[in-house]
Amino acid sequence: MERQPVLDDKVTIMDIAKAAGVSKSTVSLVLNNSSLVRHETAVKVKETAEKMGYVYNRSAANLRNGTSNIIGMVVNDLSNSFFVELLIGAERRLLSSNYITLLAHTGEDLKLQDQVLASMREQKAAGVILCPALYTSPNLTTTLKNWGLPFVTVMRSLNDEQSDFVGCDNYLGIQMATQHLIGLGHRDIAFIGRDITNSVSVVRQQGYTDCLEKNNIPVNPQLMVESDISMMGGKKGMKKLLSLRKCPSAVVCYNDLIAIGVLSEINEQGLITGRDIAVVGSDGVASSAFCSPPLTTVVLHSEKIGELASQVLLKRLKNPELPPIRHLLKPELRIRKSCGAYLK
Amino acid sequence: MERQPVLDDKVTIMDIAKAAGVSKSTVSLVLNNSSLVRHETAVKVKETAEKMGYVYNRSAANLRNGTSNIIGMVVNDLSNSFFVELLIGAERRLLSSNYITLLAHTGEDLKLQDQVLASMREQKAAGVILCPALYTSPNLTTTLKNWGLPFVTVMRSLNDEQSDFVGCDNYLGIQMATQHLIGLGHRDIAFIGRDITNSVSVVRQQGYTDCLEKNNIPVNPQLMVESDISMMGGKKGMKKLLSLRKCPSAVVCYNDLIAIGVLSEINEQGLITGRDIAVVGSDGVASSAFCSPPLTTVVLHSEKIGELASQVLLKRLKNPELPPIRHLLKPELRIRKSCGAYLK
DNA sequence: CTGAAAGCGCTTACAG
DNA sequence: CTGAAAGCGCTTACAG
Repeated sequence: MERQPVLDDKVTIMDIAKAAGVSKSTVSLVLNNSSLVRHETAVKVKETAEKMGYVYNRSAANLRNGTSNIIGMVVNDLSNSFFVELLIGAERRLLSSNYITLLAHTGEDLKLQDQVLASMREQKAAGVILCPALYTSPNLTTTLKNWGLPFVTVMRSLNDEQSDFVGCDNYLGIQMATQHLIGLGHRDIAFIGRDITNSVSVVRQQGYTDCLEKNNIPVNPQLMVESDISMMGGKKGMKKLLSLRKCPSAVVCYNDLIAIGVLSEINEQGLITGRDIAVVGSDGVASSAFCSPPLTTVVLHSEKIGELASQVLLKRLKNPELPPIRHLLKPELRIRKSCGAYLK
Repeated sequence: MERQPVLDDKVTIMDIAKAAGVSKSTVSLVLNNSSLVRHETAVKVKETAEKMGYVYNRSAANLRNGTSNIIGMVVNDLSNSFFVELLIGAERRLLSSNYITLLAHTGEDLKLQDQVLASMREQKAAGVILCPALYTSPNLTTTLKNWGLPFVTVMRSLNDEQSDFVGCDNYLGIQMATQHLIGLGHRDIAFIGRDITNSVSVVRQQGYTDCLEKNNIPVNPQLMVESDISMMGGKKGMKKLLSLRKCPSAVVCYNDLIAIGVLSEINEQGLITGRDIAVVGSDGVASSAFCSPPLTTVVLHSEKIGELASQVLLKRLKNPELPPIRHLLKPELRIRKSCGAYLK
């Protein structure tokens, strides 16, 4: 087989224009599928470009256009598969509209978040999908607006009703989880994942306490366990609960990551989840169906949220004058074995 | 609080030059931290730029330079957290060298892979980290070389010893897993995740069969179960094994994803993993430590592989003339409860 | 150490 | 429907 020579990437629209016998304006119009050019001309130009091994130079187009086909995606926690699923949904949707995804993982690091946003601005990203890090200042929305960088925040709102936002009804979700446990006869129900600095945690915890109160169940502060938002956090939280004089009979977890840690600790102690202790998670990550036992959880539709976030941003790019677009998706309780419902 | 006006992003090096009383060449040199400029001049220029709200325009620099600070990252399967961890490691390393990560998830789709690689080429990516999709043609390396696009393949080699590659010793890893089970007294050992079209699966399966033979244990084709590389695949594979007249006493899984499905099925059937059936996974994803019971697995050091891949690519960018850089990381067996070792 | 000049490869009014 | 021209904001030899 003959070895193809290394191409120099040096074919430009000028070369195509010359070869096809048209002007470079025409070539440019063809490449952008303009309707101004006669069909036959367009075909000829495209064939010539193909034949000459032409590669569109986006750097040049970006400079000229003052923008790009790049969308920045800033994610706070990729070790949580909820956000990975969200990312997958968002990226797929962007690609199908010919945008590509510049990814940055902040790991909840605010300085890193500032840095990557600044970098995306330099890069002339057309817009940004932002899953904000913990402690992100509400001023960030002002900054991004001053930059003229369109954005949509996801999951965590930055207290700015004037910005585009896609999230889910965290309050309702945890209420559904708690109510379900109460319906199964539980009264000593714990909550693991308390974190007063995390707005989502605050809301979810509120859903939990309000639900208890609505059912005339006293709220026991000992049963609201602070923890890291991680599997290890859940494990430690459960360990703490198991060491109480009176261990609760059921646990509502801030999210599935924590729930997985909780299941692990229950198993390690030789107890049976669902029989000895009921556990409910939140988020509905793919692996929740494959826990041992399968995890009852509040499904938030991660991929759909990602897709929707992309869609909102694309809509915003098309029409900057649109009023704020805000979506709050309804969660869904998926009942599996970890809550013990199937033992009744 | 006064509302800052929307900046026009219109400050250029010309404006800074004028304001600072130097030429724009000097400004450019300062922005690129050239040592050609006197320190005081550099300071003055930087202060002026800061004061004027200057934003470096990478599109312009990219066009002029013919390259960019963008690295493409093409990943075959983000639903496998092994690759997510790898991505996290790679992205972090790139960012620390002032490169940013263009992400594309192929989901093992070859056409999508071609498309995103072409897009990264248009984008003038400086290089690409490629976790190839299944069935990727070995010719892809030739294509990328002809494009002049530096790349490193990760995990799956494309049979091209002349390309940079970072992976791990799959053969050794599965051998360690199998040998461990044999050491625990097992002789009926199954392998789930057989896939003759997946080069990694072929190698891992070879490690398994060779290890059996070395120990004079006959290889039983019935115990080599084909399956999707997913939790569901593992679950179905285990279901099949449990329905055999003589169920094996131990299972080596192609990876942790499959192992998690296997644990789930064992649990669902009312059996106890580690006591009734020993299970070993491969990859060492973070969640393997939080399975019920914790999963014995071959740790491949996902984040380290990602970091190393970035490092190799950066080295290649600095010195294109270097001979091929190839790393094969040594795996490590992490013994937990799922193999039953702690019951003895 | 600094300045004037050319050019990277596009797109877009504008004139025809 | 097509062509000539200007310009996006940088970087880099080159001359001084």
